[in-house]
Amino acid sequence: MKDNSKSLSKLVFERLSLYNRCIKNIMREGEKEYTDSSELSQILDVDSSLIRRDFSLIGKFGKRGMGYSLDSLRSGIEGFLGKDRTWKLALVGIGNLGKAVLQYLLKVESNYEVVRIFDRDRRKIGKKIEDKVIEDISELDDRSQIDIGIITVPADEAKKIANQFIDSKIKAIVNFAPIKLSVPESVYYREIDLIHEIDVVAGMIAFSEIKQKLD
Amino acid sequence: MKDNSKSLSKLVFERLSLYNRCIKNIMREGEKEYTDSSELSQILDVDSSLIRRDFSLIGKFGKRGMGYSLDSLRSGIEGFLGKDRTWKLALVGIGNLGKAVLQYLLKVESNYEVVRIFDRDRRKIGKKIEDKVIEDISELDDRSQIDIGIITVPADEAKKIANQFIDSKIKAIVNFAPIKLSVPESVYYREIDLIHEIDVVAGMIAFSEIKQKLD
DNA sequence: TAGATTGTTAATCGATTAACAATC
DNA sequence: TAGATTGTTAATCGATTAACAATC
Repeated sequence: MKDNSKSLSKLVFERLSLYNRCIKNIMREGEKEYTDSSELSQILDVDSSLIRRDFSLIGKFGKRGMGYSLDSLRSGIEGFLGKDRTWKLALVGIGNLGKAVLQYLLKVESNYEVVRIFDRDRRKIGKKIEDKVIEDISELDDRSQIDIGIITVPADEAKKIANQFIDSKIKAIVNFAPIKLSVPESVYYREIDLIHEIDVVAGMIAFSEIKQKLD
Repeated sequence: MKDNSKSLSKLVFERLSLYNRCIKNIMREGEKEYTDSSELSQILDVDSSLIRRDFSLIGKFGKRGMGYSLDSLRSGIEGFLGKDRTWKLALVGIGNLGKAVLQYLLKVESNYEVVRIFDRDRRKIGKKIEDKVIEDISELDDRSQIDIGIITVPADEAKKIANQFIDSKIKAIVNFAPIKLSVPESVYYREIDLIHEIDVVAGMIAFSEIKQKLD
């Protein structure tokens, strides 16, 4: 790391994760050893200046005149994204969405370990999904040192789960329920609302169609 | 609408959708007829100036000294989000994630109509999910006038589906596969990558922990 | 009228882009 | 060396916040 006083915005982290995915794709295909900011710019549709600036925030990976070694770039970014350590996850709500998230997490070799999964449905408790036993939500306590809690329950149950997570001294909560949860400053919070995403798309189309009509 | 020359950013649409959800929550609970920008600010953790500015971009819904009528606010926003019309959706990929999205779309009374669902798995084709028959992907053509296509297939199949959607003159694509798809200018594109979201959270925790250690 | 909150403009903040010297 | 691309600084752009006159 270059300078710890610098504070990186959420936007930078989002792009770093994007770059990383892209770099891994190039490496997978490829014969190439190097890439450069304009190649990445073209693939990702991000300005090449911004890419260079983002990289320079986390280190000096480039060789002037040559570009960036894919390998060192990848390891530099992964270090920053915490991919050099294993994160312990807990997943609450084993419906279709919960199962989908679980499968995604297990599919690629990742640095996430889903240590515990929970549901409140009696019929599910004790059964196995992807080789993991579903526990009763009430078993959720702070003994398993979970880093990140993922909420995939219906909106009306989400708040209670979040509070249980907070009590267990979790570091972050990723909430897929369509409700804003309030968490203390010390807990990272991210909300992903599937329908909300579709609403935004629909809104933008509607607006552009109205504008077109008026032109 | 106030002024069609104004162009609203994606950020504004995201907040409008947020406000709408919040307003509906207040209406559901409540005895209240009115809200105001500082109440919404507190609930949503968005600056009250920004809320007033966002509202003023799409109309004049407030009464000075009183706040905003929940009812007129809701209908104003919903008009802007295209909630006064029905959007035709198609969903491709009926795995866990596809089923989850389908359930979410059908759960609340919404302005989305899932007109067709597809998969390429022979064992699924012809079966019903939520009362809808799963069709073979090859049946996807431009005859059903789909507005928004939702992709919930694995990454390596996503590109082909996107192209089929584009050929069918779709207006927008919402892609849940962890791969960037390129679409023509005329098609709205939104990508939601579940793991990417978790990566960002992990990255931000990792960074803050390193910073703390160095302090 | 007095009190409150909007609607809007100006000031600030932060993120992106352009430019270019440094250097591989 | 000449050519290319980085790393970084300055300029621009856009989004948020502060301030306050307008007005219910």
